[in-house]
Amino acid sequence: MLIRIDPASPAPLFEQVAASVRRAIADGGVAPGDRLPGARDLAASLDLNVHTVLRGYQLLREEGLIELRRGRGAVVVADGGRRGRLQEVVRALVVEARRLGVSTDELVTLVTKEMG
Amino acid sequence: MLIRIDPASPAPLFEQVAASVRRAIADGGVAPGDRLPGARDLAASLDLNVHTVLRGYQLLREEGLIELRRGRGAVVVADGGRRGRLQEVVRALVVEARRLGVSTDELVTLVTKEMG
DNA sequence: ACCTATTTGTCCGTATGTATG
DNA sequence: CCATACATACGGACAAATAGG
Repeated sequence: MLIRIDPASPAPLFEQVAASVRRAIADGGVAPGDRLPGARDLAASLDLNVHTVLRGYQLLREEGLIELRRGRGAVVVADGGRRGRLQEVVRALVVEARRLGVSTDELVTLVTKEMG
Repeated sequence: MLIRIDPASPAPLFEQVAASVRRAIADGGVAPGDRLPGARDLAASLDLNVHTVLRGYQLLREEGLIELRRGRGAVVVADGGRRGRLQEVVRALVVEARRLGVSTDELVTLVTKEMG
């Protein structure tokens, strides 16, 4: 579970924490069911405040990537066939865009901006 | 713009703040374009910490109900039309993409292909 | 059933950064 | 240039849920 932070980066620290975990999950470095390091432990090892780590974790929870429970910590969510779900959402998006007469370029811009 | 808080309620204070504003918007007490009270002012009048109010405001921003900008404060979003709906779908898409570790490029490709 | 340690959740306080007007 | 107001990060305290003995 490799998590690294660049204090010089313009990206907020809590966002870097979340991004780091996201990547670890995507890479398979951590599997569904695995437990992430406790917020205090991770904060100590990264030399961050507990709140900063916790905020990153809570971001991931809102995205549905992890579960957070008191006394138990952060656990990576079991991820079923979500690839199909992504296609569904893409289709829904295109339907909505067409209805509004939004061009492909405009739509791509919207999506890109939201991805950050 | 009537916002009240019950310190005895089990609901978190920041959630009560958000709920209060939500209701005000729904009731028409505040119209799109209206500015909400500054976080510090509201915190003072409710006898809360600035962070608590700000957290409530940020919740509302994530829901797309208000805009928060430095130096300007919190403004109720002009919504109504479908444009907001499109934005919602874009957000949902991005959340799903992140969950899967799909890159911006990959996502753009998917969307572009679906647009034809 | 009880107690204790662990771990996140909320809230407060303070300081500094940064976009807006 | 300056005042305003949100954004991030640090710190500390206590509450509440969970797990284990």
